[in-house]
Amino acid sequence: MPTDRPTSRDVARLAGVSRTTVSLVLNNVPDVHISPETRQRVLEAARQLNYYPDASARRLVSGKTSTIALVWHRGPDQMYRDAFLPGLLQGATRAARRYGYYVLFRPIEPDEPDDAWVELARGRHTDGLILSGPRSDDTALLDLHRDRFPLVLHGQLPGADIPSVDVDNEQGAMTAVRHLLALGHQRIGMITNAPLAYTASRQRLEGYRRALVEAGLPFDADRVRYGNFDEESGRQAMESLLSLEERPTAVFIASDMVAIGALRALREHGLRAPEDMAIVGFDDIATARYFTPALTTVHVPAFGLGWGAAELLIRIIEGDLPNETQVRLETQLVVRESCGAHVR
Amino acid sequence: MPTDRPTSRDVARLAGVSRTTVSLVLNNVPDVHISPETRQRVLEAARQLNYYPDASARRLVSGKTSTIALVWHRGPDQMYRDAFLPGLLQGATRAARRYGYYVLFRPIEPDEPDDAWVELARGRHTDGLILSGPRSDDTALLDLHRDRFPLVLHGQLPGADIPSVDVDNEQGAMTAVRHLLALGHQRIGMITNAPLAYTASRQRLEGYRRALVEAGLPFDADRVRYGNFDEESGRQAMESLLSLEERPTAVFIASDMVAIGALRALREHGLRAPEDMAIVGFDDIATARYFTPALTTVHVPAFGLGWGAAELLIRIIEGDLPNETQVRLETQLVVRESCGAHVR
DNA sequence: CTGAAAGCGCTTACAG
DNA sequence: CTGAAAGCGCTTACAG
Repeated sequence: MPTDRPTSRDVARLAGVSRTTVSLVLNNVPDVHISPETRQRVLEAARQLNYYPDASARRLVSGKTSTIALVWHRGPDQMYRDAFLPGLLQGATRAARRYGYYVLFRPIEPDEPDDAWVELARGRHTDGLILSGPRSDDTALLDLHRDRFPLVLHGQLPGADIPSVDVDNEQGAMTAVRHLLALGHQRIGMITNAPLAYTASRQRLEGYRRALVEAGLPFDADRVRYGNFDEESGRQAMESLLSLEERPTAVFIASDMVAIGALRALREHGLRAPEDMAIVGFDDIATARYFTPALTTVHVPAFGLGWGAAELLIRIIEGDLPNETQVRLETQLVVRESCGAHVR
Repeated sequence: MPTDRPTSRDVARLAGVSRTTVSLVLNNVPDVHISPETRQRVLEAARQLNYYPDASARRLVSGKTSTIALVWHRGPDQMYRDAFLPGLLQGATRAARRYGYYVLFRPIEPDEPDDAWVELARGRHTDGLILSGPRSDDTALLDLHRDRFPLVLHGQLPGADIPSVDVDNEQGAMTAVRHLLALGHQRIGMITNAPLAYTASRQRLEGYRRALVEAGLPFDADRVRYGNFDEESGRQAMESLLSLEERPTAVFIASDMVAIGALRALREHGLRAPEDMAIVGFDDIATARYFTPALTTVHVPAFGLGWGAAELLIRIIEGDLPNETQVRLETQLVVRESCGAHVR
């Protein structure tokens, strides 16, 4: 916009008052009595000049940016995580708006240093950060936390006491496996979503193990294969499972993307889900319901995670720290076709 | 962060120079000769204090926010558009970073006024805006454009000369239909992605019409059905097409989501694609390749659209207005299974 | 009830 | 080559 932008001085002049009064009226400062006529004159002048206070000046004087940032680490799991981005972002922005905050989106590309986001915090571009996909070797993160910069993780960083929002992976996996057990399966295999270096992967595996043990069944490492985020890893994992002496009758696959590949492997062997093998996935990506067969899967509430992370962060920013800063959201089993429950 | 944040004054004091010098050194202002020793002292002092210039102060004095915003209108087409969000955002942020800009994400929910985003511009929260899903009845948009606020549309607004970035819908549709023609089909139906009130929908229909006419075939409105973004509308549209006296042998479906529903209708009738009916979709959503059959479709370059929009916007912000401000990106036909090309 | 003044933390002419 | 001063556009004690 050209240079003719009105300032509070212009409004004051037009309304015949001081800039103080303009500020007081426009910000609706409470416990300040200003005559209704004056108030009206200011409002009218502002409207007439199409005046909006300058955000930069406001930020400087208030010491607040009214902005939070979502830092989005990209990596080998990009496609996997992209599936959650729209929901997560929508949840975060909705919560942010509710409290009067804006949301800055900052992806960290694989070719950037892991801590490329710290300048956002140190340079006061934002009042707080949501970090999605934290890396445990990120010392900048720990430093910032020590300096009391408001931070919330989406995901988990074992060992650090940084506030975080995540799904209860173990519970979700247990629910999935219990469902297969209830359908009468005894030989249940698993394909993980990712290598065990990923916390979520370990937790989902642990949920699988616990559900088996709880049912008095042995945990057999031979029935576990390791996925790696993508379809191809699922295809290979299922291939390997199919070559087993004692084939599982059901497989819990801790990622829908990986499950897609597993389903393909099944088709390539002339096998059908759920008739020849029951499948339960994890994530409930947007198109899971449209697969053939429609995928029974564990729903991850992306919107809720985004909302929860933003709300927790804003409470921290505003000094209203809750007792519990490790938020775990429940998942929900969505029963469709691939588990075979509808057949019975 | 607590109050102990260092300012340029602290750095100046520690280095034994003035704040001017600190600023000059840290910003690497050219054509200013400062002794290497002084320079070194300043750098060292900044490092020692862990000093980062305050963004708010910088914004105020420079009159620049170094931020662009992506305004994301939500509506009936939400799920449809969400499929593009990760790519679009990544493209926009990558381009933005390259030029030193941040990206603010601002969805407009259905319950907000259509012009809820204008305060971003008028209040100088951002140097420019990308508007995705513009509404033609948005007068605030026209006002802002008249006031020369930097604006780029993702999509099109017929009539207005506002800079915009979009896909060449007509060309994309022509490519799809030509492909079906080349496979020998003569009776080709179409299901649109959305009602004709949407520009993209009209353009894709026009591409279909032109490809037929170009091949010397009549355009028969009886073979056209109207989708409405979602799967269910595709199912119904295909139902209707199947009840036709002279069934088409191929259908161009201008949206992958709608195509999913159409494929389901086919299955429900015991028909198979591509054997009984060839299908070509549009969009190339992330999971299109994993459907059964894998969907032949017109790829929409989400990343390129985001990149192009951000780059165009930044050029406008920086006064480097290109001659052509109506950018149309090419689509690309991705041949997979549903069209039957692999069978021949 | 309203106004003059200080100040937020920088950058940038302008002197020297 | 470096420093003192003004100023970006607000808000907020502080007087009156």
